[in-house]
Amino acid sequence: MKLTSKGRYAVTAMMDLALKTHEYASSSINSKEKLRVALTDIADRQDISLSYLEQLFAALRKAKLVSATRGPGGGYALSKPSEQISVAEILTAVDENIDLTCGNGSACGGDHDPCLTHGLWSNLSNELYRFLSEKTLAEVIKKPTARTKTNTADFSGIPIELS
Amino acid sequence: MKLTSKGRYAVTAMMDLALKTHEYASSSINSKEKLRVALTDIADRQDISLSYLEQLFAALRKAKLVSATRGPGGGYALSKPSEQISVAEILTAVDENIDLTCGNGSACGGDHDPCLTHGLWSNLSNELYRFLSEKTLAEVIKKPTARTKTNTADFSGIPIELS
DNA sequence: TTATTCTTGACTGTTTTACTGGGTTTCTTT
DNA sequence: AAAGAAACCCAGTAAAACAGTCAAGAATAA
Repeated sequence: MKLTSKGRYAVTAMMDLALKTHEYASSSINSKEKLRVALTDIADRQDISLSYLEQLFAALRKAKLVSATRGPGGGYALSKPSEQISVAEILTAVDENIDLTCGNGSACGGDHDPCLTHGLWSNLSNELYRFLSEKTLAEVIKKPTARTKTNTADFSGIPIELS
Repeated sequence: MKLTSKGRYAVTAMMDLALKTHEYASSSINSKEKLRVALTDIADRQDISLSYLEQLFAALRKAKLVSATRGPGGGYALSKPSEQISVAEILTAVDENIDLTCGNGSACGGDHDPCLTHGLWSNLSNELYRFLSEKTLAEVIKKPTARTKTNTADFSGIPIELS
């Protein structure tokens, strides 16, 4: 699992999608079937390259996090309610590079020193993964939208970005 | 803040350093001043390229997480007790790319849509940072060294690595 | 002095990012 | 049936980051 701006793009786009979906659902427009959001809209709103978004959504679709319908009026929709989509899922969907912590061949396997620290590290890794697994999309977008300034003020000058 | 194997190397090396320091301190050897650990030892034990480690430790030194003494018998030591060193500190020390979440110029600044999701995302980012800030080196190495197999079993086949 | 160790900097090959462009397919609307 | 809107798919690409190497130098303990 990696944490770069690629993952941030993916999460941002999914947040946008979830927000728009919710907006559509709660509005009084013909509630039959207009729950699709076009990538071009997301690209415009979030200022992300369309073709890049397409690549990310190809991965998200492969991970069955979103479903798509083509043609005019088509677009993407969450394939599960936002309460059931975790940030960890999104992150692992877009970066394919997921091998084991250990080089899975050479030095690891016994009970000697390298394996020790290795096991401990993987504990931390587990905890982090669990933390992100418990953060759902619904949870993230439901926040009372605290202003950015108050957020950054919480940390002593340390930027808080994932990139 | 990024999470790649670069950061993992750094954390692993710091864990090794903390462990060795603790080992020295609790052993009955001449407790005057042999709390220094040479990079070559860490490189050997953790199987990391020495020159690469040097680069990482240059950054760690700049962040005042470790102190160095040269010459024979020299090496590195934690500049603070391991209880006061967080994983987040180590991670931010080795990857210099720490800018603000927002492009800090163009689209963000008002109260319109892009800023909305942006602010929400930075909330998540904050929480993650706080999580890693509360994880100290001492805490991480003190774990009862659960075996790796039992760890990976907790997750349904999903690898748990950061990279 | 001499060996040991950190320190610094430049340099390299590979991979990943982030992005562009072109085309094809599927679907709705007219 | 035609037009167009959207997802799809592929190929390529510049820049960055990653992971590592090499080499020369500076400080210090033995």
